Amino acid sequence: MSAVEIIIPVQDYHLAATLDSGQAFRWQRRNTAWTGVIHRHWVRLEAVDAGLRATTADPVPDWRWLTDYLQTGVDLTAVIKAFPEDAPLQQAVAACRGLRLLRQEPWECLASFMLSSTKQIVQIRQIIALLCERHGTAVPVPDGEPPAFAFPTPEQIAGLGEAQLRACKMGFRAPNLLDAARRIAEGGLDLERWRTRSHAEARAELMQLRGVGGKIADCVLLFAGGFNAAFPVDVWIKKALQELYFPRRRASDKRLQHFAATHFGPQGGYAQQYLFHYRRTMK
DNA sequence: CTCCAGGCGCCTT
DNA sequence: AAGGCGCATGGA
Repeated sequence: MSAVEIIIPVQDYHLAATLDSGQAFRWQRRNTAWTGVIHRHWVRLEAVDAGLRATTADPVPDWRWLTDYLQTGVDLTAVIKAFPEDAPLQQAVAACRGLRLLRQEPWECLASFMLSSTKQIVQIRQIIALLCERHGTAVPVPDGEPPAFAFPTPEQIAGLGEAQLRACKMGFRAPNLLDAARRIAEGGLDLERWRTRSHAEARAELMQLRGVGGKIADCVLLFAGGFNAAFPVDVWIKKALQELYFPRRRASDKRLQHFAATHFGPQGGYAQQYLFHYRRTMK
């Protein structure tokens, strides 16, 4: 099978930071290139002077599935201009300039973050890899590439037993994932519909799922829904906010939540991603 | 060995 | 309202 490639013209795009900053869990680095699966497309990405070089397994008539995912049309300068001008944030931006938010598929994003609670990122990646290998549909890959799989659909997961999910090492998260898959497969929740709703409505709807609280809902709103004000507060962000913004006195979780929701403005989710990556990689 | 991980739900004060 | 605890599993 012959590969096809294009160059996506874009500047100020830090591919490695973007694909390895804990927002997506399936990208694999090989030297300077990254391989992954988006929808049902295997793709290899590499940063070049003119932008990003993308290689696929099959000819592609329309590349929007990729440019939407990578958000190459976003004006990063305008995003960063909307940040509050405080020293910690400027420092985080300087440390990983070009970090972007992806626009992921809602179901893969929701399922991935349902599997993320009290897990290290390496373990989340392992669980998701097992789930895809065992229960996802194989996708075409170029000659010589290892097999690759689409993320299992809600229907595919809804057809499994809890034991098959537990065999993918997800532990107590298995029944929650199964419930969510069934609700979606049966039409009880439409992940495309909440994307057209208000931030608060969409958040409330996601949180009706067992195993989805505020943090996971915020991740899905931000990484798949395009609600850029969503600000997921996890253990890393708590550490970052405590150390960078409240160095003298200990701030309660309540205080940190309130600060996160009010200080960072309409692009707070982007700010969060810079602080998260900064805290996770620089210290 | 112990501690904790991109949390959540439920139980006590 | 705020804090404590168990939950599966496996790095560190």
